[in-house]
Amino acid sequence: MEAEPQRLPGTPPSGKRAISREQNRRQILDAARRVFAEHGYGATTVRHIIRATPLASGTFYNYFKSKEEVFQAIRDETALSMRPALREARSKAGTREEFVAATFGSFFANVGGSAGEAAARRRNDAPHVRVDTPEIVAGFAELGEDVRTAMERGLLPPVDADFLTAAMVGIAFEIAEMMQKQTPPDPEAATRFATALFLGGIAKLPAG
Amino acid sequence: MEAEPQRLPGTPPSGKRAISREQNRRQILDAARRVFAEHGYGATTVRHIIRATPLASGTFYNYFKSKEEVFQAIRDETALSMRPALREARSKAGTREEFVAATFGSFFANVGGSAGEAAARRRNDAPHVRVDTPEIVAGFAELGEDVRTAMERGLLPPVDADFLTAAMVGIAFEIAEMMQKQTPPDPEAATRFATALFLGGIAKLPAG
DNA sequence: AGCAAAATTGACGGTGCGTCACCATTCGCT
DNA sequence: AGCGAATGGTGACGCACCGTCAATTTTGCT
Repeated sequence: MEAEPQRLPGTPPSGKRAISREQNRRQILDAARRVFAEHGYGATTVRHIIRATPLASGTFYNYFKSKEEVFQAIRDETALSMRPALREARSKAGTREEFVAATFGSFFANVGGSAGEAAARRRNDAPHVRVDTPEIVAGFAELGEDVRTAMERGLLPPVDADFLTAAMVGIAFEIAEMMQKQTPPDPEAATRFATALFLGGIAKLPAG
Repeated sequence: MEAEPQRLPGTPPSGKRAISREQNRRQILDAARRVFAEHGYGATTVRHIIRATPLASGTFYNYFKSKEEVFQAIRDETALSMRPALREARSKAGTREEFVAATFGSFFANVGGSAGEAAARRRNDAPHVRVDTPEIVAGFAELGEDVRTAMERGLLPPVDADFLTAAMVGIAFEIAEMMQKQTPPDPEAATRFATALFLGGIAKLPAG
């Protein structure tokens, strides 16, 4: 004689089911983070990830299609947490220098912050591959968009936005890698260098 | 009196033996080039390479330790053939602009020239992995060295050579990638952009 | 309680890896 | 030439991982 809640067949699940699903997903994601950090992207296998979890191998594929997809998920997650701060810093920028420095600065700071990445990078297998690890790549998803906005605001000159974004990304990546080879990594110096180079260069660009 | 140890260990092989060895090595190298170009680095397996060859699987390992090692060999080979032209262009450079333009120009021209690379790039598997394919990366092997020399010659200002090289490589890579997304790719425009950016930036760098 | 949908499990066939015992060819020497 | 030794090719072997799937357990709902 209890009044049970009624549910139609297509209704989204509630309670235990959803919680369990979320927990499993989290477990896989966290394990993947650890394993990627430990062995690098190339060396880790789907098996490694699930072994770092109480789940069975088949379960992995209920949540992700491949190790690439977990990686993407981790990246997206990190990007999501990083995005607001980065965007805010850039949108608050009143000068061109602030815009550029905010971008490079937060990037190098984040790279330097994640200690495991350097080790993972070093242990990487491929010849000279550059993997955009989640922590590193996160903030770039919307850089191009912000660059265009900055151009409209007059913060940046009207040059080829694609090339400009590409150059910014390239400088950031390669200098970050170089920075990590140094002991100790000096994000401030890297930021100063990249910012000065980029600011000086922008001024000389042909209008695009 | 019979059954003496016959040959000294250090004697170099001559004739047929050496020829066969060289032929096999070439066959593997050429097959690897084709397969890498066809399927991209990530997707090709050692088996793919040897199947594109009349040799047996075990034979591969008499010549190379892994697919990475073949890749390195291809890269070295390509670098060797590319080096003279690039070095000459850079050593001939009388002005800073010539030095920078020569580097970017030959890079973008080479990238644009190898049509198969773009396809391979697109077919790449990893999340956002950038593989420095042999044809592309070749010219960069000694860029750092040339940068240092240019600084000594006074062509470039005395800033942090590692960072400067890294920035140059980063700009070149990322802009090349962007360039290849455009139709048709315009190496001259890319060169103009990269050169202007870099030249303008150098002037503003803090002495390192 | 009882049934259906959802989710988990681990075994399975398929494939690539790197090794190794076997065998053929070539080498150095008489 | 002829012979024993060394070099080098061969492909089957054992191992690991992949992605799937039928069987089983768990959950949601009446």
